[in-house]
Amino acid sequence: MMDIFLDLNVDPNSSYANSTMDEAHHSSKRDQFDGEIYGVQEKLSLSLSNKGSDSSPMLEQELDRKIQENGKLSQMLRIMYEKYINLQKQVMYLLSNQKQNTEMEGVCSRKRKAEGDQEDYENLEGICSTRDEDFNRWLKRPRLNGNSKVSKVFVQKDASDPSLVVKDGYQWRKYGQKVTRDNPSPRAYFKCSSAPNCPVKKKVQRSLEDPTILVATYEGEHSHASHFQTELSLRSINGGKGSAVPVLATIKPSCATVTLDLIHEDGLFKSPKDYASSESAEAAVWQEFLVQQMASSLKKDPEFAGIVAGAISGKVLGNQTNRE
DNA sequence: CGTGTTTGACCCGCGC
DNA sequence: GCGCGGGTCAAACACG
Repeated sequence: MMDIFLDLNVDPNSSYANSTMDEAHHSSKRDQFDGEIYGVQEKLSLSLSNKGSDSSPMLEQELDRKIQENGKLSQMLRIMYEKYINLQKQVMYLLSNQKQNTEMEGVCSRKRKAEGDQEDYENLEGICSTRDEDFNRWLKRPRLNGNSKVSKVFVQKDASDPSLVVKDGYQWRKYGQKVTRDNPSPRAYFKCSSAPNCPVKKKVQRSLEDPTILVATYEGEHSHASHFQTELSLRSINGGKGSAVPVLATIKPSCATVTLDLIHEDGLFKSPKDYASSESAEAAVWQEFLVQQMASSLKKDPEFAGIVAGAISGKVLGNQTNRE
C-alpha cells in the first residue's frame, strides 16, 4: 500500500522566538534554528514513499519540484532570522543604555506623560534612536494594569491616503479623533465591534517621522475569536486574495524579548527592518497562517492533486487486478 | 432605516 | 486651583 504523508509541523515561534537577550544563548539558539531550518525542508517534503514497485516518473518530478520550493522557503526563513538577530542586538544596545541612564535619572527633568507617549512611537519606529532617556522613560512608564496588553502595529500606507484604516481581521468602530500636540496628523480612536463586550481599543496615527507608516496601538485583549481564521480560510478559497494583515509588534516593556511576526499586507514576507515585537498570542495565529498557506498552496495545485489522485487510483486498480 | 463616521463638547489626570 | 492635553461621549450626519 502506498503511504501519503504530509507533515506541515513547522513552528517558527516555538523555540527561538522567545529566546533571551543573552548573546551566548543566541548562538546556541541560532545553531538550533539552523538545524531546524534545514529540517524544515525534510519535514515539508511530501513523503510519498511508494512501497509498491511502479513509481511514476511524473510523481518523482513533482516531488523534486516541491523539494526545490521548500528549499527556497527555508532560505527565506534563514534571511528572516538573520534580520531578527540584528534587531535583537539593537534592543540589547538600548537596554544597556537604559541601565546607564538609570543612574542619572534624578538629574533629568520630567516631561509630561503625553510627551512620553509620543516618544513611544519615535523609539519604536527608530529603534536605533539615540534618545535613550526617552526610551528609558517609556520602559518605566506605568501601564494600565498588569494584565493589560499593549500592542503596536506598523502598517505601510500611502501618505496620500488620508484614511486611518488598519485592517487586522477585527471589526472596529471609530468613536473619536483628535489632533495631538506633537503630531500634526490626527489620531483616530477605535473600539472593537467584532463582539458586543470586547474591551479592546485601538489608536491609529501616522508616524511623525515617516508619514507613510501608520502606527496602531492596541489596548486589551479580545474576548472572542479572531476573524483572522476566517480570513485564512477565505484566502484558501479565493486563491490567496484576502484583506490586509499588518505586521504585528507587541510591546511588553517588562520583558526584553523580541519576536517578529512577518506577515505583510499582501500576505508576503516583509523585511523586519522597521518592526520590533515581543511574544504574543498572535504568534499562534501566525503559525496557523503559515501552515494553512502551505496546505492551501498544495491543495490549490490541480496538477499535483491530479498526480496524487492518479497514483492512488492507479495503485488501487492495480491491487484489484492483482487479486483477480 | 440601520450602521458607521464625524466632530464639538465634556471629563479627567497630570504638571505647574 | 488652574490650565493643558489626551481620551471619551453623543448628537448630527452620511451612506448603502
